[in-house]
Amino acid sequence: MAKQNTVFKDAFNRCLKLLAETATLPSEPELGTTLGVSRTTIRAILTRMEELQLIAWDKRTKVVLRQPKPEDYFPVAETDSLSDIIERSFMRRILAGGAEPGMQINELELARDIGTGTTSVREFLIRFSRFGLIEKRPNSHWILKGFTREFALELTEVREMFELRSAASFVALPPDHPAWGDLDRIEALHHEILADIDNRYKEFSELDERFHLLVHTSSSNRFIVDFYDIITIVFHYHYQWNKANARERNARALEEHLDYIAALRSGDPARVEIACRAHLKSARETLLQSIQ
Amino acid sequence: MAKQNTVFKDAFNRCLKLLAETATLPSEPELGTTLGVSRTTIRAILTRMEELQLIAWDKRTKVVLRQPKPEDYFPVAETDSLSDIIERSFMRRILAGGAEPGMQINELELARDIGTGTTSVREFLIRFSRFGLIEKRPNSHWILKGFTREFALELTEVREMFELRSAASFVALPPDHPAWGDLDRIEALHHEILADIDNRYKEFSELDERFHLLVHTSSSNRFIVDFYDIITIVFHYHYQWNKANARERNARALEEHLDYIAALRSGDPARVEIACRAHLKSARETLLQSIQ
DNA sequence: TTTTTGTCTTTTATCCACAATAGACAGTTT
DNA sequence: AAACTGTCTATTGTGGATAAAAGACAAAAA
Repeated sequence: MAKQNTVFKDAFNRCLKLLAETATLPSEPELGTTLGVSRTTIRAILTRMEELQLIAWDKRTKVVLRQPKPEDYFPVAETDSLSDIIERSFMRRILAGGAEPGMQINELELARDIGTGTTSVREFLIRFSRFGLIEKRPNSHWILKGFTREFALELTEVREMFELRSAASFVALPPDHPAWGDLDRIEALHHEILADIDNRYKEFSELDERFHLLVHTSSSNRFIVDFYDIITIVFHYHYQWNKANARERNARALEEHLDYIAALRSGDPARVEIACRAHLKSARETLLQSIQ
Repeated sequence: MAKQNTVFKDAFNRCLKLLAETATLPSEPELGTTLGVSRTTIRAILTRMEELQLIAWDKRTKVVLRQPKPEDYFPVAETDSLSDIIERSFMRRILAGGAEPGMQINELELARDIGTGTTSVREFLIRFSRFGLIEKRPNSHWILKGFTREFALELTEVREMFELRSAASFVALPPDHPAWGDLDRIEALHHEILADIDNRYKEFSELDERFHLLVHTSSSNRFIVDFYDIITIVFHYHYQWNKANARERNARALEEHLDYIAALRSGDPARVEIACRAHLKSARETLLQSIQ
């Protein structure tokens, strides 16, 4: 097989949800914009919906005939893009058993393991190498540098430099900048989650990412913003395997965020620096604790 | 053709130079270590040398029969790795005419233009994307973000943060650290070039890279060191197309480096910061001048 | 005139094949 | 015993083929 049709399957599933809301579907270009795919894909979706007798389609008229049943959807597993699959598979491998630093990584073996071609694995490794966890020996294998204590320290060192700088420029944003509105919404969510922390503490991870990304974005520096990808992926997988005391850790981090947000609102650079440093320090400690 | 044999050709050329120095070549593993290639490649080289009647080869004995002639060498153009060729070709394209920011980049067109397969171009673009000059739209084209004023400002902002931090940690290196010896050699080269600046000012670019890389390396932070790749490539191509007042600019930069080096030796953090900032400021100005 | 659709072309994502290169192992030489 | 060579296998780098997806353009409809 050449290209996977995950874009089609995923968009088809999302389009099924739209059927519940209206009696007729809009025009092809409009659907394309809504779902974020091209007209070619939209037409493939409409064709399949017609085959499944979900709609009656004739040129501009697309009448909904019946509501979708569970079996109309494609299995969620089939809608993941290949690179996501490779990423998950790879991370499981290096975070799970026996991933010693210095270990060799074999493109062919990885590809066979995941059940995919070598090209995709290779491209993934090239993209992934910017995270500093692996390194290429040309004409030869890749080397796993490992999720070590040094890695975590180097990562947090840069993170702290970047975030302090970003936080300082956040304070200087004009009062009508949209970031302040985003900050309002994020703060509100903090209060909501804290109010029901026992049930909702798992939502912290995503909120944390949203908040810090907002801060980093205000630096208006592509290198700083791009670097946040590394933080995101590290913390994302970190949260998946370090679940000890998650409730308490997250509650404390939420409180720190609120301090930090209040400092940003105060407009006082010194106060921002103190709150930012305090939070970053405890984030670093959490990360370090999970290593070894 | 599948894989290019540039490794073989390049190692063959380098091996020809060894012939001038000895009457007999060493063992295969030893040659491999010297040239940095595997025994397979060494044996291919020896086979060809035998065919060309350059050596008499029988097991361990490899007697030099004659000195290599110019026509024994492979053309230098054939020893460049494919990714180097693609890089040069791409940079010429985006720095030369009509490379407007926002322009689309087409893998297929690039590949046809360079005379190579799409896979190699694609991999190059993925690797290159970490420099922040291009951006991928999945399932669609790449976008050229362009070598703009913003790019230069964002780049230098991060560079300054990283270099100030690195310079501070350089000062703290123990007196027996090898970096001090490297610094001695680099300083000596500065004096040599300055003494004959009219003829040797072109050597600055390479020396500049060596010096700053040494400073960055002392941070012991892979993200800081890796970031220097971006600086390197930007300045490398920058020097190629901005040759106005090169002699004066380089002379001034060399003087600034000497100040900076003296500050590093003084062990005085405040002095280091002043010298480092002064040099980075003028480096930034030089870069900005060359844009538009 | 503006938007939509039908049709067609171009480009990307992915697998596969094959030469170049690396690397492993056993037998041979020093 | 240690190092080297002969031989063989495994892996990487690269071009080519093909389905999926994007997108261009003219004709049709609003």
